[in-house]
Amino acid sequence: MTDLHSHLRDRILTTLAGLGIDRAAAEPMVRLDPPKNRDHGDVALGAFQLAKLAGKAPPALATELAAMITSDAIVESAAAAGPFVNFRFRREALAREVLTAIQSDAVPYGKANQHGQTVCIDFSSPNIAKPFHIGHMRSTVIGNALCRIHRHQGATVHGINHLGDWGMPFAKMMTAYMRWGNEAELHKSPMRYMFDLYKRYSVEAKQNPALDDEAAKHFQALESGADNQERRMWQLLRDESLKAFQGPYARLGVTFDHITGESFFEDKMEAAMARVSASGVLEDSEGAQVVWLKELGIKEPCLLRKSDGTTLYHTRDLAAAFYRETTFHPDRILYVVGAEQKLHFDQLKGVLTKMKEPIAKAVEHVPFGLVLSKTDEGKWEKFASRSGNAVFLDEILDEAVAKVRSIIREKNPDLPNADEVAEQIGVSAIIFNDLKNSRIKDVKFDWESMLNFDGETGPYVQFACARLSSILRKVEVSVPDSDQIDFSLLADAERVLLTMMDFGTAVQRAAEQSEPSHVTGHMIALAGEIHSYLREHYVVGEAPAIQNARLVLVDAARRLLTTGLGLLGIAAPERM
RNA sequence: GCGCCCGUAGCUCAAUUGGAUAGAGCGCCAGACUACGAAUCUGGAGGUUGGAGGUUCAAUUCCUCCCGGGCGUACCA
Repeated sequence: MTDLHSHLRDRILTTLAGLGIDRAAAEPMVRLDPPKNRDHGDVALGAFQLAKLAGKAPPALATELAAMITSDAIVESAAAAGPFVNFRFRREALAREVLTAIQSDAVPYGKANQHGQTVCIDFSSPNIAKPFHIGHMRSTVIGNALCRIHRHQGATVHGINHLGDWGMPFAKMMTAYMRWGNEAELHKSPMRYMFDLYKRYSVEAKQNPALDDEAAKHFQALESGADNQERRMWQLLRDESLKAFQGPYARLGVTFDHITGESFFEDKMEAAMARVSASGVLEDSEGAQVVWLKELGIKEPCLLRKSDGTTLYHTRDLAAAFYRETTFHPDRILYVVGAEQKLHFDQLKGVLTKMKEPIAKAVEHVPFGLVLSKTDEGKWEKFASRSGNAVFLDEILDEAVAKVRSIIREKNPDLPNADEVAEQIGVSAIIFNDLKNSRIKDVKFDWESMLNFDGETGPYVQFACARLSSILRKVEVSVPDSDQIDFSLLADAERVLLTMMDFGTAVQRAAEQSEPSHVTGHMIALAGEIHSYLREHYVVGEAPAIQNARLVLVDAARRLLTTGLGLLGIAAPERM
């Protein structure tokens, strides 16, 4: 809430008290939201609940309030519209409040001080020994944005890459390599080579189920802890994959605080199992060890040990939860993992709940939709990496970058470091596209819309930044301190200013709901207002007082867009 | 079968968590570059919010049932 809001809120509460309405009772009912239509006013108050408290009809109370809240240094007007009261702030006060805060990097526009909350974010977590394709990108990009958003909000963040470097998928890879692989080929192009091996395994395992038994034996041997052929193989394949992942991560600008894959918990699983057992919830069932969760509304039991004695995904996640609890003391643990794994995380949380472990309440699955591709019949279907129609991330990024490069060649042929900028813009376009919609929505992957940079896209927002940077370059004077300008000259920038004022709410909602699209949406809105404003308002060469006032506005907009894009993991180039 | 998710303009999506006349982009049509960047801007057409009930002063939002699509459903992750 900004100072303007709290001032208005205080005046409303005082006025209500004058009408005999208890301040404490009214407090939660005074919600100041942006009105549906900004022409109505800057903020609106719905008088429905308050009217009940006052024993009056909502329109009557709204009229009364509007009449009693007279204008002051901050509030310009209050007008009743049916059961609503619409308020307008003085344009001067609005501009001063917003621009001064942005210029001084004050919260929420700038980073908040540490507020004591600790958030673990488990994201990306690819199955190594498989190529990094479009499907891996969602968790990576969403998780990265959440890390940045929470840091901005003042949380201590632990970004964790929980690599899938253990278990059956890895054992299958190993089996394929032992049968058909050779090291020279592997080193040439590790990702492609391993992907081909994996595909071959999948095909042959369908004909020959004995392959899966072989893989299970290899996994048993690996998990025995002995220094054997399997362990050396595991080390080799893991090293190669991890090296290969550095490429995509570097291009996407993603970093991790901890790379602790499933194998990291190899020596921590027995202790975890002992803890489950000691809590009395572990049961034997059909030769396996499970936890039943029927009383929590989950029919399927959570398997923690297979009948052959080996562990499962759940076992490792449980060990990881305990480890994170003692190491990081998190308030929240966010698992940025596809929606198809909802049951898995319900079970994980369920087991911890049944064990009466306090950490249970911190466990939060952050699900997201699938990446779909279009069939020849025009239907959308899941990308199947096995059938080989997977699109590799590098291919997509390269296409986007090439398209950007050709646009630059056409529109801005003299741009220095054009290749570098093309890389930034192209990669950003793909990231932005992934963060644009609610994460639960499936992403419909099609080249045409992916490579269209008109409208609500990353380049649209970046272009706004570039225009603003261009103005700041051309004006050839420095941006004045905000206390040196005449804010009343910015009355015509009200739409920009009101949009800027929503930044904090957008980021806060993104953090609370683990939903980066709130930030993305706000960036589109702000860029749109800027583009419109710049069309009709010039900066360079205006009368000094006007030029100075607009310079502060332009600078603030550029700062805010840069900050917002930064929260999404996207760069804001000065030229493009 | 059961559980969960999704269904809003031709297409892709919003709608500040129950509030005012449901908003954007793409595509389509018509306009705007001899002043700071046209990857832009300004207009226009386009809606029974899948359907039927219910709760409420108020429902795209909550409840029930149905329809359509998807995901999941104990020794994979």
